[in-house]
Amino acid sequence: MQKILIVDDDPELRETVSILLERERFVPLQAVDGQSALEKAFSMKPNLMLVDLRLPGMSGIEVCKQLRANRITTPIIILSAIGDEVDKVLLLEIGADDYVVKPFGTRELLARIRAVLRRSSDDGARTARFGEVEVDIERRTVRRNNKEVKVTPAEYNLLLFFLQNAERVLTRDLILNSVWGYEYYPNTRTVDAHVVRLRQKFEQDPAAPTHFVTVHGVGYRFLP
Amino acid sequence: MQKILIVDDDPELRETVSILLERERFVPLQAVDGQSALEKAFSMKPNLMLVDLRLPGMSGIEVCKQLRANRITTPIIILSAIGDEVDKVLLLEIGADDYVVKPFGTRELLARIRAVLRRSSDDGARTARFGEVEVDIERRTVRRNNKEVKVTPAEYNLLLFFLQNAERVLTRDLILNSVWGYEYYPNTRTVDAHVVRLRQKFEQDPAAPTHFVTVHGVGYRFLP
DNA sequence: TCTCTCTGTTTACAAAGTTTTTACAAGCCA
DNA sequence: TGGCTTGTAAAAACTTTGTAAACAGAGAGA
Repeated sequence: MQKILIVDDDPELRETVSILLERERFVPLQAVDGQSALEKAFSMKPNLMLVDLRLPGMSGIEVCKQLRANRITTPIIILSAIGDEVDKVLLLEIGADDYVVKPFGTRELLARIRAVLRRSSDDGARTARFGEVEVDIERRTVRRNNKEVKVTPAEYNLLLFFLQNAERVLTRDLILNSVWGYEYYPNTRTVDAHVVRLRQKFEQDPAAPTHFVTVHGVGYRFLP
Repeated sequence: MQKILIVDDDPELRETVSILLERERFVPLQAVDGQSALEKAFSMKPNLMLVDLRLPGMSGIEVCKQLRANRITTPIIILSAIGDEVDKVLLLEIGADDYVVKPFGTRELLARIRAVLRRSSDDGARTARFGEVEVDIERRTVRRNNKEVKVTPAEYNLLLFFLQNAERVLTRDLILNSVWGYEYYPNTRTVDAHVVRLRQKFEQDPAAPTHFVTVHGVGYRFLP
């Protein structure tokens, strides 16, 4: 059962689209503005989001950026009004998957929703594996030997970053930068502490790691 | 159609190089400073960048770092003025692919551009080779007969410096200067000790070296 | 509001790893 | 041969990393 979050300040549009989606056996969720959209994206984990470009307060673009910055990969379709200058390249850059110009037809919207869902579901990139560990990227869950392991947000983000950059040697600075967003943050052992915890949770022998490997004097490297 | 982004504060240089590139069927793009260089690197996705070392505001080195931190792997050739102290190892570390000293000849610039493009189109993995040894600069790993060999930071830096200065006779002072950054450091056997270790790791017969060769009374020379 | 709980960060010290120096043997060259 | 340079193992000095535990902060629930 696929959840679709509609983010738009116009109640009439939300209602219309909701009814349409319900008829097609989707579960419609609604958010009025960017802030609540982000919250619902986190808490309800929709399978897809329809986001208005012009929102009161935070713009649709800002919403996308925030989501992607938090490594939420839910597919997004941007809804733009007919007069809006839409920069396709920009939209793709910020992580939107498609866009529809209002007013749109029922048929068109559904076609695009299905296309995006199809693309994102058979992507294969939904789950990642290494050793006896399986990461469900969509659901933000991790299993080891088919038993779910609890990971904290920071651990999960770090794990994902390692997965996305397998084999490469990653300096602490780069990791801090990419996972925490810290510009410049010298003399901290934060990364080390989290690596220790990933090892404790996912290494056969945490004292002799084979996946989260230290590169002395440089940083860490993840090997699947 | 290959796009090349020229980043330099000198309009005349930009124009000259642009015309040159156009004549060679490249598409020249221009940026005046680091900030706009980053923006254009993102939005226009050039195939190669020529970046001035001395830029107003953000330096060329900073530009490289920023790009690499954002996982932009566009090859970069650094343009340095004749008086600039250029630390080749540093340049490679921060992800530059080559450098040219101004004023440069047309022929030289084009040769280097083509060389870098060829290398980067190969497989994206910038690797150097000698004998049975392969150095993957991006991943910062060294393999010998396809088996990974662990190298310490000092060893790796020294190795990179040798690779960058193949054939040349290098005095200990020059090596200490370039690899360690020591200004003046008399009476030390540090370099020798590290050369010994490079030989032990990468020479067929460490006692009769063919790659890391002693030049008695002067220093060392690396032969691929 | 207060307290509890859960996370994340920092600290501190031990352990592991790296670099430099040392010391002496061996090599080179006039 | 003699005097210097180089090779090299091993000791010493130093740096980086592992890790438990203290600390801090946010959010949930009373």
